[in-house]
This record gives sequence, C-alpha cells and structure tokens, in this order.
Amino acid sequence: MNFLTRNKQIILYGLALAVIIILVRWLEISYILADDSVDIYIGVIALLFTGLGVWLAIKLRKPKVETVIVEKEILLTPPVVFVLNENEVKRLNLSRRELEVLQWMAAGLSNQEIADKLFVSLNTIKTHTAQLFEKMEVKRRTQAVDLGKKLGLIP
Amino acid sequence: MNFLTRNKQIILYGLALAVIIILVRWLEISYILADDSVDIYIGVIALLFTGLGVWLAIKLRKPKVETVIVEKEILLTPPVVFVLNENEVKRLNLSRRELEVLQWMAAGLSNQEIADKLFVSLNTIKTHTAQLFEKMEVKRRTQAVDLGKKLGLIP
DNA sequence: TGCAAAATCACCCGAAAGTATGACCGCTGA
DNA sequence: TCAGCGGTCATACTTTCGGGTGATTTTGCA
Repeated sequence: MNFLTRNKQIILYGLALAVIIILVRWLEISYILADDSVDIYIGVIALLFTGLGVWLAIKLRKPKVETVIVEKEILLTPPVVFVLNENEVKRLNLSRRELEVLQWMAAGLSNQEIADKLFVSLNTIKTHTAQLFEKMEVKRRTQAVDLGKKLGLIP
Repeated sequence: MNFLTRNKQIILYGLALAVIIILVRWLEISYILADDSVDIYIGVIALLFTGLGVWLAIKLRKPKVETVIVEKEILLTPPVVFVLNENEVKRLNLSRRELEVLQWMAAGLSNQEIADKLFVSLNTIKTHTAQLFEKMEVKRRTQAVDLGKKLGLIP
C-alpha cells in the first residue's frame, strides 16, 4: 500500500509510456502515420516526453528545503550589572557618605548597625540620614529606599 | 546579452532538440533504422527526451530555496510585568492582608498611612507587621521590603 | 594655603516602629 | 459543633527613628 502511494508518480509515468507506445503502434498499424511524417512524429513524441519529464521532475523533487526558524530565547538580566545614576546623585547633591548610608539602609540595617559597620557613632548616622531625607525630600527611610531604587541610586 | 544568459537553458534545449532530430533523420536516411525497430526507436527517443525534460526542469527551477535559520532573540523583560511568587507566599504562609501591608510598606507608607488606606486602626497594622516580620524572620520593615523584593513578593 | 563642603559627634524630644499579650468576631473544614 | 485561622482592635511598654540645633575636625579644591 505504502509502496503504491510512494511510487505513484513512477507507476503513472510507466503507464503513460505504455499507453503512448500502444497508441503510436496503433496509429502506425492503421497507416495513419505515413513514413514521411516521421519528423513530426518524433517531434510530438519528444515534446510529449519532455513535458512528462518536466512534470516528473517537479513532482518527484520534494519540496524538501524547509525554512527552519529557531527561536532562541535570551533572558536579559539588566539588574546584574548596576550602574549608579551619577546625574541624579549630582542633581540631589548627595555626598559619598550619604549614598553609602542609603545603601545600607536599603539592605535593611538599622542606624545603629550602619554606625557599627562604618565605625562611626549612631549620632553621625542620624545626621547623615537627616541630610539624606532633606535632600531627597522624603520623610522616612522606607521612602528614601523606594525613591533611591527608582532613581538608580541603589541596586 | 541578458536575454541570452537568461534563456540559455531554453536555447540549449532547442538546439539539443534540433541536433537529435537531425541525428534521427540521418540515421533514417542511412537505413540504419529499419521500419521494424520503430518501437525501440520511440522508446529511446522517449527516454532521451524525458531525461532532457527532467534535466531542464531541475535546471530551470529556481535557485532552490536555501535553508534559512533565523535566530530570533526574544527579550524577556522581567521588571515590566510583575508576577507574584506564589510559591514563596505559600512557603512563608503569608496571609493576603499581610502581603498587602508589605506592599504599602515597600511604597514607603507609615503604619498610620497604611491604616488609613485600608480603613483599619493603627494597632491592626502593627499586628500585621508583627506577624509579617515573624513569618519572614526579619526585625525591621526595611529588611522585610528588601527580602520581599528578592523573593518576588513585591515588584 | 585658605575656605567651603563634608564628615564627625553630641544632646534632647517627640513620633513612629516594634514587642508582648489578650480579646472578639466570622468563616471553614473535620 | 467546635477548633483553628484570619482579621480586627486594644493596652502597655521598649526601641528606633527622625527633627532640631550646635559644634569640631577633616578634606578637596581653587
């Protein structure tokens, strides 16, 4: 069954060949074709079988080449490399120490913990935070952290 | 000039046809071909021109389609659309209210402001935050916000 | 080298945040 | 039906935060 389907073109071609040969033979026997008309005869046969060949080639040649589109998903991870928004730092006139305090604040440290980490007194950190809030125009450390992230001051 | 190049195949085919017809005519004249051998003669011609047809078809038929592999880079932008990390919510056993409070906390609201926004008392918010901190194992709202962002609980 | 800005520290006070505990209500699943 | 949970609220207390003010030292730069 599969054989028939797969070789349908070839079988059809063979049958067509047979039919044409039979036809030609019959014409010949019937004396319809004179000896003189051999040229035309050959021409017709040639054209016929050329057409057949073309058809065969087109049919048999598989559509084959498929366009393969490979969709490659590439996950970009922008947060991996944090770049400080220098412009905002300048605009807000934030000092280095204030920015540092802001970063630790964002990490969830208390003023005391920041003080310990930076080896300064609690009061110093308080001063820094107070200045920071004033410059950033916020009232709470949570607001400062939120705004800081939005402005690209902290990762 | 261009005409010649573009129709080279067709011209070649025509010429081949002419040559073969001349050849056949010559054979006929030379009495090499007897009347009896017409079948074989036709068969040969048929095969010949079928081959020609196939060759023609293959040659003429387009500079076959090339395999095109397109690597499509799809940018995934995670920050654009925030999806809540349900797994973490379940793991930490956070209630809806607690998550809500966390979100407002992350926006920089004070407990009193959150209370006003949710139309509940300050004490209620305090209870929620206390429970939240216990479940998240943190001690401060800033820590909760930081961890919440890392775990995908808040945008 | 001098000066402004930055960094440091201190004290006080009120506000906000966080801790601990107890209580009430409504819903739900065993 | 009853235990458990989520949500609500309250009181009392401690800790931390933030505002205000003032002062000294350090540092970067013109």
